Amino acid sequence: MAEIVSKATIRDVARTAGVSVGSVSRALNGGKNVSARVARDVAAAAEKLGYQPDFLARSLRTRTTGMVGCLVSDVANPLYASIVQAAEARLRDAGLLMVVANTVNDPARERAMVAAFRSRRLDGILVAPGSDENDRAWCELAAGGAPVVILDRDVPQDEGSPWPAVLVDHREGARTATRYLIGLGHRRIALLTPGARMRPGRERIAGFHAAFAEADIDPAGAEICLQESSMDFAQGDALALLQRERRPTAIIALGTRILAGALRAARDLRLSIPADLSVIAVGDTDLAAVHTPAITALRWSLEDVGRAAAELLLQRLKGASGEGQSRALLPVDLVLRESCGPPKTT
Amino acid sequence: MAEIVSKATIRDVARTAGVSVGSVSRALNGGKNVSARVARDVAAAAEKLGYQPDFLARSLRTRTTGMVGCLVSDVANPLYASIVQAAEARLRDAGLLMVVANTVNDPARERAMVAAFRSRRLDGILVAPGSDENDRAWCELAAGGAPVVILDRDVPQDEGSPWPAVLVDHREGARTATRYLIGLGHRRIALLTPGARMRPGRERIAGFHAAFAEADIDPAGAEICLQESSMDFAQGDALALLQRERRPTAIIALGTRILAGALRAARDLRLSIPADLSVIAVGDTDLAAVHTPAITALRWSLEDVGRAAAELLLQRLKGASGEGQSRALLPVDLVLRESCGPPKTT
DNA sequence: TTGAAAGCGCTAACAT
DNA sequence: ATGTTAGCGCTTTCAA
Repeated sequence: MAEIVSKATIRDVARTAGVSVGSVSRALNGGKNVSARVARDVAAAAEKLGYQPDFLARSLRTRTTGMVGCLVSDVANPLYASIVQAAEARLRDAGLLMVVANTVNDPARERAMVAAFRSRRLDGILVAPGSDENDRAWCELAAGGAPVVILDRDVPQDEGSPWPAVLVDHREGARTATRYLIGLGHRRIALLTPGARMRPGRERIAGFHAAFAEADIDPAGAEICLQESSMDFAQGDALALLQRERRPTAIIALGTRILAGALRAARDLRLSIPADLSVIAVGDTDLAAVHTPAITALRWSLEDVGRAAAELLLQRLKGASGEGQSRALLPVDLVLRESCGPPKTT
Repeated sequence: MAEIVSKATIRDVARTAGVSVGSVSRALNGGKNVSARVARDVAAAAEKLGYQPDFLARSLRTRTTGMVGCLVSDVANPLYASIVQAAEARLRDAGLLMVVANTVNDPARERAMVAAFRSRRLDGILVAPGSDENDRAWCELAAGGAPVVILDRDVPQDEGSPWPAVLVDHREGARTATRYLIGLGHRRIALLTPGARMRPGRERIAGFHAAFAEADIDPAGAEICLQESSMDFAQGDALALLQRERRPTAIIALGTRILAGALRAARDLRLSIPADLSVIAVGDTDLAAVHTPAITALRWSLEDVGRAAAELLLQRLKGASGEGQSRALLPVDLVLRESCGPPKTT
């Protein structure tokens, strides 16, 4: 029987329990100022009618929706997926639903989604802006609205009080990796990363240079290949790089796509890893861990990023909008595997 | 200046435009029965006040939220992430937001989330139940509620009218892969897949057996290793499998985790691919494509799954709840690469 | 075509 | 401790 499930309202419950709607509301929510008898009767009536409160109506009154928005360029990107997943887990534990939207790095879409979130009155927003320049625009949009937590991006200091953010210490990570390669004897090292438009890229480049500087080494061999987007880095680019006369003896490559391009290029050129070429992955993906030989990688916990971001947001939602820890800086570790060795003595 | 952005209501717009709220509503929504003058004045007033309608209030009246829920075991699983991403893209184009939730294969959580979706009055649900047995339970929950589209799962035929679903032809895919290996001369083939609790696993097993049957070959060598979950398949399991006396000469392995375990085991045992062991990946992940040697893989379009599911749901939401194409069956292709060859003649 | 008014289901302030 | 009531901001009859 496809019987239409009766959408029992709070009034039905009140009638069945023989009390007023106010009492039902109190009994079901606060539990404050409710006699045992009423509590029992209301619970029984609600159970009997299969009553489920209507969040919409409640939201209209309380001005809170119990939903937070999450805005990233692409949830299918492994570097975001785990963040989203971890954040959702923490938020759900707090009874909140998560709305996700992909911006595909389109600033217009980004603003449109923030506006949509606002219109839907979402309680808060987790966002990784597609470019740091776009911040100003959507910051205005978000201002006066729900609390915002930034995911691993730099944002303009808003009058000395920075937005809450969860940051990853890419600079220190890149420095550690570079230092390690220099220690092995490498002098011509290539850093393959998406452009410096966003914080992670900028920080990595800074760390990369810092390692050269602190070793007092001529940074002429510090090769930085910027990619507009990780999607653009084809095998061909890596091939060209590795076929240069004085080719890099080591490569630091981001993520899955770029790393994949580099590894394929090395294979095509019959460069043995690590004998002919040392490789460090930025981001510890399945690919890095399973490749033969296994790729030494910079690792940070995506779960921690998501969890910390959710935590920061929850804190803000709990009313502690003033103080409390407002930024988190997460560490990056170098996971040593089999893809690095001293450069070939020529 | 952190000036509080005035939350202009429809009444403010009405006052500013010098018309009634009803007229504003009509002017902004239907456009029906609205004089040019009123339309102009209302538009001007709305613009001036930066009016943004409150979806919550509207939802309370119209009983539609403009949001759909998406329920999968884990958005961070590459096999789901792209589905979610593609579905979100299609839904957003239709002006809908997507709420995601991870069930982590917990039936209780699954039911709880469906209830939450219902309570929130989401317009529709995209769901990949964690187990086919659980269907009944949440089907009841969902009944009388919003339209549901199933993602690659079998569901009990509800009185002859099946739930709308997007299915992938895993059976034919597995059969093609197995047939290919048999054609190369393999007789002892292992299929590594999560258990038969869900449709994909069941279908693959059926296709696997079908290939043996149609070749009229003793299926004694058809080894099926069921895993509770892809998470559980450690390298150790694969090692044990490959160290048996009459070990399989070919392996068909699912996804990233299981495939990774198999590849590592092969590496540890110094088994060369494809000389000593042929490997086929189920699901064309980055790992399969970039591995050396590149892994022959069964591929289906995750984007198509997500897009088709969204399309099916939109169709239902547009009121065509009665007829129309209610199920889609998507093809699986075998992408030939370098990981398969004839078995070693012993 | 337009305005007035009645709710959607709930919470919270107020009165008892 | 409990009942009554006034909205939250919007859509949508129903009159005019």
